[in-house]
Amino acid sequence: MRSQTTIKQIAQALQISISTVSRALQNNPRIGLKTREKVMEMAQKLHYIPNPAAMLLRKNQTFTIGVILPTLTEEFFSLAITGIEDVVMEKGYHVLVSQSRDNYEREKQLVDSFLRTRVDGVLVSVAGQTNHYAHFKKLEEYGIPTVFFDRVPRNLPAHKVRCNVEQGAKEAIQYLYDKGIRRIALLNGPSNLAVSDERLNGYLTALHNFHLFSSPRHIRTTNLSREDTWTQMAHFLSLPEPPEAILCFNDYIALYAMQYCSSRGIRPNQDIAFISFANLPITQFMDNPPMASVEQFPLQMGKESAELLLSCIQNQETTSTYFEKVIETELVIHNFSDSDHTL
Amino acid sequence: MRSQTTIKQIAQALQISISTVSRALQNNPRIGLKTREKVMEMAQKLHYIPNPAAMLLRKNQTFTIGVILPTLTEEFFSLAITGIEDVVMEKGYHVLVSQSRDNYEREKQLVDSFLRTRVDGVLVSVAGQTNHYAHFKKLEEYGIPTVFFDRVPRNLPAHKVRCNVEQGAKEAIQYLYDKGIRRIALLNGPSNLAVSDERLNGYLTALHNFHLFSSPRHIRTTNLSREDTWTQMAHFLSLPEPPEAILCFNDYIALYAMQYCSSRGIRPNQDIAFISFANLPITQFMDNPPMASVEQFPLQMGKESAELLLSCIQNQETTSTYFEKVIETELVIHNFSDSDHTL
DNA sequence: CTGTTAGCGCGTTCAC
DNA sequence: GTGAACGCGCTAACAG
Repeated sequence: MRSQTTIKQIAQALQISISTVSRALQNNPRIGLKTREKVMEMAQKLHYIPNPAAMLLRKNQTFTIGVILPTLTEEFFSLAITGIEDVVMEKGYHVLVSQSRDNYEREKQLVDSFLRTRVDGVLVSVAGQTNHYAHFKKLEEYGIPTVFFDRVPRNLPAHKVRCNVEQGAKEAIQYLYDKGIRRIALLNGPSNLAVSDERLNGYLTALHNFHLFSSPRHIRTTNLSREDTWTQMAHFLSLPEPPEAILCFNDYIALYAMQYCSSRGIRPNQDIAFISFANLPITQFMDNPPMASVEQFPLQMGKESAELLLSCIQNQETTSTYFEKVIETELVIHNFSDSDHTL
Repeated sequence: MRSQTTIKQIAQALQISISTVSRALQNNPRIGLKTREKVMEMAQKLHYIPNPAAMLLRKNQTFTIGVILPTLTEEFFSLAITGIEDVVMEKGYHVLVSQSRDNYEREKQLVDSFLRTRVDGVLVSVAGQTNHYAHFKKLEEYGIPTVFFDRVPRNLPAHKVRCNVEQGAKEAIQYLYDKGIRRIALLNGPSNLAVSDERLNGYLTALHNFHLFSSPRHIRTTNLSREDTWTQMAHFLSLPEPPEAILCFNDYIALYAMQYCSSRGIRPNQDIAFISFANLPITQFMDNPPMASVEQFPLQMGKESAELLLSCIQNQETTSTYFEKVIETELVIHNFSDSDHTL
């Protein structure tokens, strides 16, 4: 059974021509009902499965979409994949997932590999290290529709689905302000990511609006590794006026930071308040998660970007204008009674 | 630039024949050095990318391997994917990842979809609901090499890469025994999974060896959902002699169970000890993770299964005999001083 | 060393 | 209604 059944074989078995079989299989009205039924039956019997290669060769469609994201281990991205799968599989597409691991070189290779595979479209959440977007330009040159989601490139005209993290940052500051906290630091992500900018903007705007203390020494960026996050935390804690609260790039960074505090005898969320982005489900298992987190709705983001991509694939012509979708965030409070905060 | 460059175009540009170009591109020694160089140059200039469809049509190889696993959100599986990617991409293969979400119907559909896509091989960790393996038989019929990993089917002769969880269970009981704990319950996974059997065997054997109290009421299975896990926990806690320790199917189940305890005013790891399987990195962020967990080395498992699969793909003939690889586990203690346990 | 040709599986004219 | 023939991009005999 190693060799696959082809329309040729079923044509021979039925003593009819190949093209008749082909047409019958496509429900072409020009084929007689009984012929069609006989063909269908035989196809069933012989376990016929159309060869996608032949199809691709003629139609230039792989029904495969490629996804590049930093890491699957982060729940945000694995949830996004789930959203993408949901939308895309319903339309008969497959998903080719690859991790850039926040590495520029790897990301570039993945783009090349998708070019080779002739995927019908690409979804990207760019790597933390990536500074320029020439490799993505290639996709456009070859006419492969591309949609960026969450980690969207700065200054690059392209289809984008992103979160309103700026608003999220503002709400986070508001929340802290309402709790009477005034000295708030920002532990941000790599500055080449637009999502970092937005956090910074929201943070600065909110600080300004509330006439809060603002100092460059209260703003640091981490390369997202645990080591670097600890280094930045060491800086914060060494300040003459250490922050009362820290707004962190995402839940993982917050967790690293809180770990550091614990190791230094500082009680997270009691001595220093932590707020972060992502609101990962896994934090629900923690006795002491970040005090609050900005929900970014990964499932919805996955779905929306997949839908956008599919529509781009459908009408390739209309690609002259770029579409940008912004999803609103929501600050989720992690069930802290005010008494927990002793400051 | 929408239309792809073909060898035909570069042949025309150079005024040579198509096959010469083809051979030059393959570094066929029969082609003269200068011709080859000219071809390479032109290919570069025209941004030539070989069309995989044509290749597939001739060679019947997609250089794609399909992966079916329950969920990417569980760190164990996303780490396994990383291991798989590492091995497979180095050999020029792509990875088609799909989630069964522990659903039998979905798993079946995914197999069909892989059949259609003509992947070169399949890696599977079977869904929690799956009871029979007819759909996997299909893969074999079509000559698609298949390797099961972690959640391997019971009683099905096939290539398997799995963990020695039986040994892991024994070590877990040993650890509890050494701490003076005697009444140990097992909160197991679905009984149709072989990995559940193994846990049960290890548990029973160890209990017997230590002459420990054993009762059917101290053995329950969960369908892996939070709700059902809570139900089973309610049962345990309602017993006249509730367990002093619970061995859980994996970290997530342990976390659910511990959550339930907390909600009932029972202190996890103090009033009841929890030990689980997987030892997910994420638990390192918890102040009170399971007391110990059986490390299953997902990265290594991913790598080993990918390697096995690739070797099956290489020599299709030798498929007469099935290969089974067992990876040893390791009980990781989560840094608890004995004084923490007040029982 | 290089060119010619057939064919991989399928859809699609164009004839009949 | 149906069949013959061509071509998608490429490799691999088979000729020179």
